Amino acid sequence: MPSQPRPAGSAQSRPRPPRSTPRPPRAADHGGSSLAALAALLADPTRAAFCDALLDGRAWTSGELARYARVAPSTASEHLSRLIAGGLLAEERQGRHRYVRLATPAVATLLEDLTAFAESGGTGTRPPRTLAEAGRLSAEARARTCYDHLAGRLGVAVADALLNRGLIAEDTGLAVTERGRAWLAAQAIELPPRTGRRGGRPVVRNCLDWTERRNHVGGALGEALCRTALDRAWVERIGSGRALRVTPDGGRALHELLGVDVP
Amino acid sequence: MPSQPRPAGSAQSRPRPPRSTPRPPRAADHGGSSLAALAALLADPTRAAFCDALLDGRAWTSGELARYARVAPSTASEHLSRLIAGGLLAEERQGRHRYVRLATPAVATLLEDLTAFAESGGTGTRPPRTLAEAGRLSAEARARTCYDHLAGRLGVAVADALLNRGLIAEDTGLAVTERGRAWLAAQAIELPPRTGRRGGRPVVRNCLDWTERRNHVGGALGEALCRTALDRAWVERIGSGRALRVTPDGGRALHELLGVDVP
DNA sequence: GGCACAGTTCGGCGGGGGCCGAAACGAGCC
DNA sequence: GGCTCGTTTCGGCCCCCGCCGAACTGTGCC
Repeated sequence: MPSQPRPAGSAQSRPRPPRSTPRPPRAADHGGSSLAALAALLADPTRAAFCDALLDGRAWTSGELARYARVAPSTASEHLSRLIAGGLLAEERQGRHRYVRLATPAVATLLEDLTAFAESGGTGTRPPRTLAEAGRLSAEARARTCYDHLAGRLGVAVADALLNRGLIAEDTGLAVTERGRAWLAAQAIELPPRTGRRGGRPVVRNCLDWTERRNHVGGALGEALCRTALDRAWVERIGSGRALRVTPDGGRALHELLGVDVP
Repeated sequence: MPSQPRPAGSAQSRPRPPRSTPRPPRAADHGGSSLAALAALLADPTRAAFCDALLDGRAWTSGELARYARVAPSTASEHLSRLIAGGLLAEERQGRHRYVRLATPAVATLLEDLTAFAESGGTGTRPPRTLAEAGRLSAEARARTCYDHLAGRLGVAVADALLNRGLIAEDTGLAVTERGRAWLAAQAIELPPRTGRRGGRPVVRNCLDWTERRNHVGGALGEALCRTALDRAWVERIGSGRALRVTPDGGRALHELLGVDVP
């Protein structure tokens, strides 16, 4: 029977701080309320699964996403409307189809950052949980796209090669070197215009890989490299997911140009 | 699209067994479920307000955060436990106080990215909603900290000055130039060790400003500049928020060193 | 026109979770 | 020891929201 439990009324004569406001202005709305609204969009497993699927950079229909996430079409429709209203997705109607894709590369960056933190920052390693997941992982772990750039072991290997050959440098910040610019020109790989200016898309961007726990190259450079690899058939997509396969031609090209030997 | 393992909501001639799969394998758990778990932590207005407060880079007690967000101490305690379990916050107990702070700079970066997107990416401009908010904004709009670097008009002005003087460059990626390195050495401003290496903190980082809609300088360089400014009393904190005041000495120093005239 | 199919709207259901107050715990202080 | 006060745990309330099926709209195809 320890201490007397707080003589109810007595206590001190504290004027009972704004205890009023029984229910109305709940949220102090100090700051971060718009953060909460954005996070709420991603806090639902189904909506998160949609975003994950759309991280392949392509446009999906409402029905495809519904089947992917195993929910009724009506449910998917409502989720998509919310994601679009929140500015995360953009839609394009064609006939009786509703195609959706990530609204901007900035959304993809945001999702990648969040995913990378969630996968690695939380508790450290997280092995695959189901057999199907393990199988899918092994394919995606080798090579995959990460919205519009290369990831997986291939992405990391390319990033390492670029660094080791002095085509990009990170001593004082991540940037394309003079040699790198010449190399890009020699390969006829060109960066999209209007990048690097204040507010524009960064040219080189570290993107933490959730399988390799290493950085690969994103940004405009990552996009240009991935686009080139697909255009020149160095890699091709496997099925409808994000996994990639390196073609024989691609293996040769990567070896000759960057010294990358695909495992 | 080959066979759907479990045709959840497809055919319409379902025999109506008491709702097969009453509730079991709801989530496809394809991908993004860990993303959802992370986002759920930030999806609550109260937890978001906590994070917003902690973005000043300092440690707050549980009670302080409860009063800030206008919730009962018990509620705050539960929220903090969840945020800590999720790896977003770190705690330090001192006597009967529980101090919490953002777990790592990476968390701050994540929060800043999300906030910037939420404030500007959503619908474009968003004027202050309340009178108190407007007043607070005017102070913070001039100069404030953004976790560990400078933001607001001051932050943007410093970033512009660094660019215009060729101390940093972004032609091929954001990086400190040779001149910039010399300038930093001349001012006896030193970057923390172990930055810039793969996986480490980036040296220079664009951070979109939600008041100016312009980029300011984050990363290790932003942290070093902000620390220097506080150490040498060029700026000082106003009250307990994130707002800063430029001291007379600071005004002179900023003008001489960078040509920045504080408005 | 009629059918098939993609998507949407609506009503209703059920569970999760945020909130609070009451009580317990424990550190500091006299 | 006894008190204060910051924090935590627990029980209970209630609202929010994700889910579905059914009905509806509108497109494309015969």
